[in-house]
Amino acid sequence: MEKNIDEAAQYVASLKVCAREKDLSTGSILHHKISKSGLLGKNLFLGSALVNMFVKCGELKKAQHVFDEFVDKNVVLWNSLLSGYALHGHNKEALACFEQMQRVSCLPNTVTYICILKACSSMRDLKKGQKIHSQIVNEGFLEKDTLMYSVLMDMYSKCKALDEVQELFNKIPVQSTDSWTALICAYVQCQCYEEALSSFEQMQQGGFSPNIATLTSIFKACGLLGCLEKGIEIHLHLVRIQWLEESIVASNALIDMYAKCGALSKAEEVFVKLPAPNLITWTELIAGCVNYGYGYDALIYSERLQLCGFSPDSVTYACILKACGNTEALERGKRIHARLVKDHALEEDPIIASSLINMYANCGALKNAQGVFGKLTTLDVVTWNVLIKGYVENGHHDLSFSCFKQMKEKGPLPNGTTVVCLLESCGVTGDLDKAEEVYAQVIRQNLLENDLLVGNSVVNVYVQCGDLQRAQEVFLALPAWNIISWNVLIAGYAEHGYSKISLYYYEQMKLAGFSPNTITIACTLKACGNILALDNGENIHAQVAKQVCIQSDDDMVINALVDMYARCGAHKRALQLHYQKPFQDATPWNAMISGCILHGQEEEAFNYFEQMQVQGYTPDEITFACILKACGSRGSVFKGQEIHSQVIQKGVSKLSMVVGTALVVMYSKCGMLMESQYLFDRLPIQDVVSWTALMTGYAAMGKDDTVLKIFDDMLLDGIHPNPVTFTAVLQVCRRRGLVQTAEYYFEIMRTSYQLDPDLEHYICMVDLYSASGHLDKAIALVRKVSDPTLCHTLLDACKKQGAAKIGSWSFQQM
DNA sequence: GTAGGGTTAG
Repeated sequence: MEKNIDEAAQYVASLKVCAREKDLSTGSILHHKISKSGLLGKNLFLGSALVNMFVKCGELKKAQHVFDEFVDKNVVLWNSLLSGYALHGHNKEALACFEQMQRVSCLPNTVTYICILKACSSMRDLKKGQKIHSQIVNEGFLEKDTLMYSVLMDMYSKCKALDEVQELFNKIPVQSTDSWTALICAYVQCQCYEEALSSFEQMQQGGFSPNIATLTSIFKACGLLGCLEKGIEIHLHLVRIQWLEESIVASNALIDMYAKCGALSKAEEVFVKLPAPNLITWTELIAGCVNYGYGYDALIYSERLQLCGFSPDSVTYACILKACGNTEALERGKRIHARLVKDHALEEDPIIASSLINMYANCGALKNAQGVFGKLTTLDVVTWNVLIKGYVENGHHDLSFSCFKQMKEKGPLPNGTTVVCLLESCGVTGDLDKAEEVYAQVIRQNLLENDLLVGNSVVNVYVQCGDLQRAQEVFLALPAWNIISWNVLIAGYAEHGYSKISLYYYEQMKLAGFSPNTITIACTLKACGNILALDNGENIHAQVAKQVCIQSDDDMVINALVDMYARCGAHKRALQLHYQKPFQDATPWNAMISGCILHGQEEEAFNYFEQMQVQGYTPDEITFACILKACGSRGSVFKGQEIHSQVIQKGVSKLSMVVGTALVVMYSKCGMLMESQYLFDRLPIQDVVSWTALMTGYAAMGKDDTVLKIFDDMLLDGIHPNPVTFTAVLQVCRRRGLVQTAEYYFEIMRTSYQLDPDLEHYICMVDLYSASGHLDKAIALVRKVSDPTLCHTLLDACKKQGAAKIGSWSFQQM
């Protein structure tokens, strides 16, 4: 008997080694020997060790087989098997085991509960977890082992029941590193990163030092929050206590933190010091490069990892393919595709398939993207979304909607991402009907409920299509708002010329308890500038200083402030900001210059243009465009030519649209039609502004036939005229007495181009009618519009013709 | 002498 015990103890020791090293072959030999020795089925110590060895080697069937050999089982043997099922994610089997052992009256102990809770966690089965929790409490196991608290907290956090986690934490009689760690991990699990960091502070204040798991979670929180400073601080502490090398997991978390914060050189520093980076390490680096726009570096890493003997898995492939797409490395992408086909990876993994489609779409190779899509046997919603996004980004809006149609007919059902993509497409095309169709689907599937992005996208699409009424309706009906929802609406009103309404919603937003962010401030200041509301703008400036989440020296805020002050004519206030913190580039100077132009102070504009260059700022395209505008308004030909040669000196070999158009306008205003026409012919694209500038210029020279000819050419070119274009045309008609032609243009302006005539157009028509003897028509228009200026026009015409009665009528109208 | 958790990449 004595000998047997010795022998069994030796076997147990050897099996332990096999389990740790996952050495199945030695383990199997031992299994064989033990069977022959007759010890199997009798010695429970040996049985547990054997079951455990097979479990650790992933041989669950063999573990079950050994387990079955025992007639009398104790709790340790049950636990050995149960832990195996839980470890390998066979949660149903683990649960069955748990119930079975209780049926045969084997009482669970702490270890049993820990294992079964793990199964509940990975099944995210809150109900089952709660049931076991109360069983643990009833049987008094909570006090037996504080580990129980941590495990329960983990279960609840996996089931997203954060309240229960906090409640448990508060009940722990004596806190420890482990309990704090469980809390911090739970916060990270539930994406409450700020809470995780503040708990970490408290933990350290309480005198507990973090372990590997704490640090791993904290790094994750820092990375996802973008808290680089905090991350560096902890890293430095780790370096001091020389702790990091112990764990590849913690090192990977650290590298990922740096990569997520965009500190790629820091990530690389940690990486090169690692004794044994794994595939995850490499993948983190690749992902970091891809996400921060260093696609080529990502591809270099992807080659290096393969040279080091690693094969990419599906996550790595997703990153590499993204890098190919970002760098438009189509040929490399195709080679990877070929390899994936050879390895049958596409059927196995939907992520790889979607990444491949995405890569082709990003390279503009839609045929290839369709090819991959067409060969897939199972299409999930992600695959469809990737294809739809590809269509939208490549301008095939019709195709994206035919996908939408197919999804609605045959499934899978669209999700939030699908509709956001489609709404983006509507925003680009301005197709309100399609936007309505998508919105209807959003309502049908109740997609607004859990995803603010969807609601914000709907509001945004109506704003982009210019239907602010509808945007407001949808906004008011949203189940919840965030700061972005408000910004979309505030920006929308400001951009479409409803600045007062924009400012009204800014006030409403504050009343609703939201704090403005940088974007809000920029939009609101824009609105103030639009309506020259200096007081309002100053109030907002004062609020910026008080707002915690806004850096008052943020360039975006400063530029918006300068723009507002300059538009309102408060140049001194604008310039003060420059003396507080020097402008970062030409942008705020441009705002100063265009502010002057807006107020007819061209000399001032030239001054600032001078001043910025003296101070070492380089004018950009916008600066030149603004200053050329000033030249045009003043008719400063020489100054204009000087700027023109400065533009040429800057080495702008091809005329850019912005500067080119500004030059066309400037020369046209200065009456130099030859120059204007010459530059017009050399523009990369002739848009409505340059066409109109040319027409206005010729009209000013009295070249009426040329104006009408140019107008026809422009329409033939498919360019939509704007109100200024029609002003030029109608002025020519007035001068030439072309009543019918004018009536025709006045008509198509509304019917064909959806442009409401403004005062200028009415003045032309009234003047033309009264000068050509159509006083009845002139009166009809004056009645319809009832504007004092228009009455004046009629009065003047009557004076000239001595039509006293109508003259006095229009005088009364005034 | 046998059984046990929390952590990482898209």
